[in-house]
Amino acid sequence: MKKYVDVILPLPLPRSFTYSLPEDGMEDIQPGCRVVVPFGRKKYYTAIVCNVHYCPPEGYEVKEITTVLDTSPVLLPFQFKFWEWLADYYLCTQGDVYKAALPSGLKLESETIVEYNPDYEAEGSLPEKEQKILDLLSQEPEQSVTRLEKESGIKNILTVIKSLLDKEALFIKEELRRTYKPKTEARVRLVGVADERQLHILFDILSRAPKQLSLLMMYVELSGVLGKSPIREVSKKELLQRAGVSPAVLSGLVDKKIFEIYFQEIGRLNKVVHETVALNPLNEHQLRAFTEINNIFQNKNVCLLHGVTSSGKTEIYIHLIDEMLRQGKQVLYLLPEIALTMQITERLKRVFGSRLGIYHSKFPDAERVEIWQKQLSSQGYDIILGVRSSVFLPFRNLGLVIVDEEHENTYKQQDPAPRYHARNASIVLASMYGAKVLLGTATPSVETWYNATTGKYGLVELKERYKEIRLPEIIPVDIKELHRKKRMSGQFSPLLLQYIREALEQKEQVILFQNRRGFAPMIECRTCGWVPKCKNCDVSLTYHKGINQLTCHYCGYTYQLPRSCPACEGVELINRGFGTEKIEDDIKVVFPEASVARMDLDTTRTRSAYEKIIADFEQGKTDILIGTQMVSKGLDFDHVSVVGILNADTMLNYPDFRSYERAFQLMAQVAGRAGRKNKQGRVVLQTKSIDHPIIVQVMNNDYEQMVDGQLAERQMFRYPPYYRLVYVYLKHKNEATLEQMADVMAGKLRSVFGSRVLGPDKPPVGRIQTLFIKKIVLKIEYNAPMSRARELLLQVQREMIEDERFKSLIVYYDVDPM
DNA sequence: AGCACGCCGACT
DNA sequence: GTCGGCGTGCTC
Repeated sequence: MKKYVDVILPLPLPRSFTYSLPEDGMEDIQPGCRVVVPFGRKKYYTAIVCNVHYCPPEGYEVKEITTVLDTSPVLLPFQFKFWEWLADYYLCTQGDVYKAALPSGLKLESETIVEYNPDYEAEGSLPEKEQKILDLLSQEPEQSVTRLEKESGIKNILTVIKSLLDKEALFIKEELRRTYKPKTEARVRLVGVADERQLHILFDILSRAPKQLSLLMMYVELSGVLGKSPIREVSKKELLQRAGVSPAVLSGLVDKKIFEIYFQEIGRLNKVVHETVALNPLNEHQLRAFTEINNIFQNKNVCLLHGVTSSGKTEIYIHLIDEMLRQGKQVLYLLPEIALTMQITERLKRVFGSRLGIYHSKFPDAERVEIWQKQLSSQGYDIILGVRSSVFLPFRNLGLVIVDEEHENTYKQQDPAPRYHARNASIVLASMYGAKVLLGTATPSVETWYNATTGKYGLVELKERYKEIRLPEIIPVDIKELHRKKRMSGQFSPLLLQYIREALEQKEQVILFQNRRGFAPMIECRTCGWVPKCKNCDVSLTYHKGINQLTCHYCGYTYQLPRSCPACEGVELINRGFGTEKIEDDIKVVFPEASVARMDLDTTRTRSAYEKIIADFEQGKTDILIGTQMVSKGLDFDHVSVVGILNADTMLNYPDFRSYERAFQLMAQVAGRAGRKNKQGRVVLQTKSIDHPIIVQVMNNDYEQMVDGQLAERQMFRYPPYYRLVYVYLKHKNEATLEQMADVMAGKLRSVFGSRVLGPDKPPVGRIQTLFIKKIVLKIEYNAPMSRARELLLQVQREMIEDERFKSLIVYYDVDPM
């Protein structure tokens, strides 16, 4: 009987698509296998089989699968369930999940290749554009359309190519770009058999070629051909290096047919066996927490470990992991993107050696592909240390998930769908495996705290700092008053400068924290106040001194810095705002002898740049580190005696129901970086609102008072954890139409959800990439059935699309927004 | 998401 | 009269 498969495509389409299978020998195809399918007129995509059946679909002609890429699934059944849950809960398509889940090396896509026809002879002269394409092709007869477009600079290249195609000047074909290539190594072996006699003959032949002879000797030594054990393969690189001869010597031997060179696939994953050390014993507090966690796991699946900064949570994690491994189960250790540093990696590697795998978005994609494949096999890593996206990796036998720095908002994916929260998703994932989840942090999110104190999760507290390091002294400084008295030097209060000076004199280090939000450096015309804005988005442009350009943080468009103001032709364009860059410049003026480094998005583009900044600071090469939130994330430095929070108000004034919570978390975390073994650290907290309750709570390090206050407010104003939020975003390129559509949609939603609907409102950024945006907020009681709400939402969306007036409306959702 | 088709205004 | 802009609909 003819077999059919339903597949998920890597596109935001709500349904699966059905293809037929070729008759011959594809018996073992099963859900989770990748296949290449034609989709649309020319494109080919890598799709995932989600269903195999015998029902011929009706109403259209079924296309056949082009290639089956896998004989065994790359997705395990649990992962399928997980994908379904994600798409369902976060209101996106399975295609969206697919795109986010698989490393791109496993998702080949077709590309149109243009090929020059060598037999073509032009009749007369061609149009300029067509000639240009042919010129480019004559240099290299096969090129991709994208490349031609880039090199020719022609905008509508498809029409030009079509015209040339009609003239039969060229051919086109669709080619699958293979992005993942296994890494290979050049190796050397002897041609033919190699017994002792044969080798002696060779030695004689080479007696007059000393270099070749020594190379051969080295080969004999390295490979052990004359020994009893099996021959060791010899890499070309190693052989040449050890013999100390040039590659020409080897090619001489290859020419003489004595050696041959072959290529062997080798993995990219580090296979070096690390010497592992024993676990550090836990101190009494840690041991108590460890025991409590294990007790809680007897009857609860999730547990919160609330431990103050430097209380040694990692050591507890390590003991829990060790116990899991003894039971033969796997562990997923999640960290927020920016905290995944050498510090934690090295620590875990020392204990677990090659049983630990690391999954990071800044790692090369090929490496991620290999980790994926390794996890599919029966010899997967026992521990995966990874960021948000590692919840998508295959696990055969997951027993424990650790979510470190649980409160971090980088666990929530913001922009492309699926807008999932890795902490919450991993709790669902763990429940599918019957695994346990440990959430760890010094400053739990309000939601998690609520769940832990109402009995949904277990709660373990660890209030003692490791090695008895004292909590830092937090000194608030009223910069409003100081500004009035003109006692501020730029962003720095006299007290902060004094402390920095003292620290530098004693060869101690300083961290200065400036939250970037709301403080992006801008350019402003001194005469008329004109501020450059992005032509596509509703935001002012950010000035980057390094490249002397203006950039839009939303669409990435860059602009040349104008010489004069386009509005009034004034030439005095001044720098406004106090980004980290500005602070770096200012502090260098005050302390010219200090070495200063800056850590923010711009200076940490690459993994190595990021690691270098941290390593330099760790080794004391840097005296003052200036940074955004990044400096607060799980880094432990030993010589920081002063931390400066330059302006607490930007965090407090942010218009968001979570801003107080977040401000507290940030300040508490940054403050936690201060302190050394024998000396209490000092934190200078500069603020204009010295009496603000959050400032007081940070000073007293009073998490519980903060969280109680926040919970009361959340309940009163109907926010999480008492209510579930869903943001409905509407996009359209015409502002008036959008407004009308948003009103209609909000009306429809109100007729279903009543007063649970707020808006429509204009979000802070009202236009991105030429599309206008409106936001409708939905607040649903936490206990209400989410599936019902979801159905109603989608129903309203369907009604909207059916309306003639609202054809090109784009709707998307953010469930549990951050 | 692509990509093609089809409709309209701005040019030869 | 055609070229090329983008709005609309479809993809198994």
